[in-house]
Amino acid sequence: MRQSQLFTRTRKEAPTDEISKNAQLLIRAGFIYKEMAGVYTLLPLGFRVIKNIERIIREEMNAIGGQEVLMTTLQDPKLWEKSGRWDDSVIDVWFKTTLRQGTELGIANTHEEALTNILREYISSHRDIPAYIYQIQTKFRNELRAKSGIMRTREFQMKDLYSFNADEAGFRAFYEQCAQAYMRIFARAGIGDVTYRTFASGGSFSPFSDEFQTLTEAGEDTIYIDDASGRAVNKEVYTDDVLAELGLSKDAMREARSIEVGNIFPLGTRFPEALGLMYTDESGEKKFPYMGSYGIGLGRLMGTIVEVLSDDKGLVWPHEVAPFAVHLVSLAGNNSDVAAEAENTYNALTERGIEVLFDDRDARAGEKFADADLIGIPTRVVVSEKTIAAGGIEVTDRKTGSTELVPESAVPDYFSND
RNA sequence: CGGGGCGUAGUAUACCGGUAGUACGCCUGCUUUGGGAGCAGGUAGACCGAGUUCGAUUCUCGGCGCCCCGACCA
Repeated sequence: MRQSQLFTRTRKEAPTDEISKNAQLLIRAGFIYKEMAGVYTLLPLGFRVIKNIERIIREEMNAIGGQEVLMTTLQDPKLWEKSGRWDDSVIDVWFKTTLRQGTELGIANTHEEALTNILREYISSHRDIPAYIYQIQTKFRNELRAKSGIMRTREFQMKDLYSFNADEAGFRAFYEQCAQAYMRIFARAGIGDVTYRTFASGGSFSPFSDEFQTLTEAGEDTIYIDDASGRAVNKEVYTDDVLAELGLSKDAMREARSIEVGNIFPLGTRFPEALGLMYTDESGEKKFPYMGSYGIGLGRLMGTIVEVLSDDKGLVWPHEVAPFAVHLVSLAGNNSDVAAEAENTYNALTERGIEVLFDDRDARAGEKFADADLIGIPTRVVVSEKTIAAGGIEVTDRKTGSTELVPESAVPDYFSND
C-alpha cells in the first residue's frame, strides 16, 4: 500500500496520558487510537498486526484439532444463574445491559456457560467427543482499573478454546498438546525465548493451571524460573510444597517480572454438571465430559511484543506479525528517474506477493527514515539516486541496522517469497 | 475501591484575577532534498457546572475524564 494514502500519521511526541511503552509507540506510529481508558481502536497498521497474530493462533489451534466458531456477545443470564456466576460478587468484571422490556442480559466476558449449553444439543454419545472448540472474539471486562496501555483493557480480542474429553486422561493429553501449541505461537510471535510455561494457581476451579509468562519489566506478575528445565512458578504458588511436587529447588530459581500472555487450565466437570451436558459411554452409562479452557488475549500479545522487541527508535516487528514485509522508501525528490525506479520496485515486489508499504510521500529522507524506524517493518528498501548509481537497491534490517546493496539482478531472488 | 498526580489549539507545552504565548502539525508560496530542513504568510485552544469577584482560563466547591501506586485480576 502507498503510504501517501494511509490515513494515519506518525507523531514525534508521545501522548502525555500514556506512560507505557507499548501505548506510546503504538499511538505515535499510528497503530492504535485511544477512545477512552482501556479502550483502543485498531488503525490500519495495528489491525494488520492483529490479523497476523490471529492467523498464527488460528493455524496452531487448527493444527491440534480446534474447530472455530463465533459466539455471541449478548448472553442469557439464565445460563449463568445455573453455574452460579451471574452474581456480581462472583464475577466482578461484568458489563450487563437490559432489553427495552426490562430483561437483563450479560455482555460476554467469557463463554464456558454459553458453549457448554450449545453442546447439549450436539454431544450425546462418546462418539461425539473429544470436541475442541475455539473462537477469536471480543470480550468485555469491567476492570476496576485499566492500565499499562493495551495490556489490560476493558474491551479486547481473545482466543478462547474449550476442550471436552470423555475423561481426565484424554483431557491431560490434549492439555499438553495445547501447551506445546502455545509455545509455538509465542515463538512465531517473536517472544518464544523469553516466554515460560509457568505453574500457577487454578483460581476457583482447580488446584493448578499453566500460565505463559513473558519476561518484561512492564509485566504485572512475578515468577521464579528454573533455567535448567525451562519451567517457572508464579509467585502466588511459590511454596515449598509446590516446588517439591514439581521437583524444583528454590536454590536454582531466579525471580523475574513478567506478563501473562496465555493461560490454560482444567475445568473438570463443573460446567457440564451445572448446565446438564452429558454423554453416554460405551457401556451405556451417562457421564459428564471433562473440560478445559485455553485463552490468549490478542491485544495483550501485541503489546507484549512491543514491550519486548522495540528499541529507542521505535517498534520492531518479527516477520510473522509485521504489518508489512517490506517498507519501500523512495528518495526521489524532483528526480523522476528515481520515482520511476521506485514504482518499478514497488510493482515488482507486489507482483511477487510481497506485502509492501511504499513510502511515496513527498517528504525528506530524515523524516522517512525516522518514520520507517518508528513503524518497525522488518526490512527497509531504499531507492534513491545513490542506489541507482550503484546499480541496485539498499536493503536494511530494522532489528540489526545492517545494510547491504542488492544488485538489481539479484533482487528477485532476494525477495523470493518462500 | 484506597492513595497520589493531572485536565490550556490536532500534538507537546508556557504564562496570567483584566480573554492566552511558543514549538511541532496543518494550509499557501519560494528555496531545500540520505536521518524529523529554511524563510514568509496563514489556521487553530482554557473539560463541564456552580460559587466568589466589577471581571475567572487562573481562586473555591461539585461533577466528568485521564495517568500512576496499591488492592483486585473466572
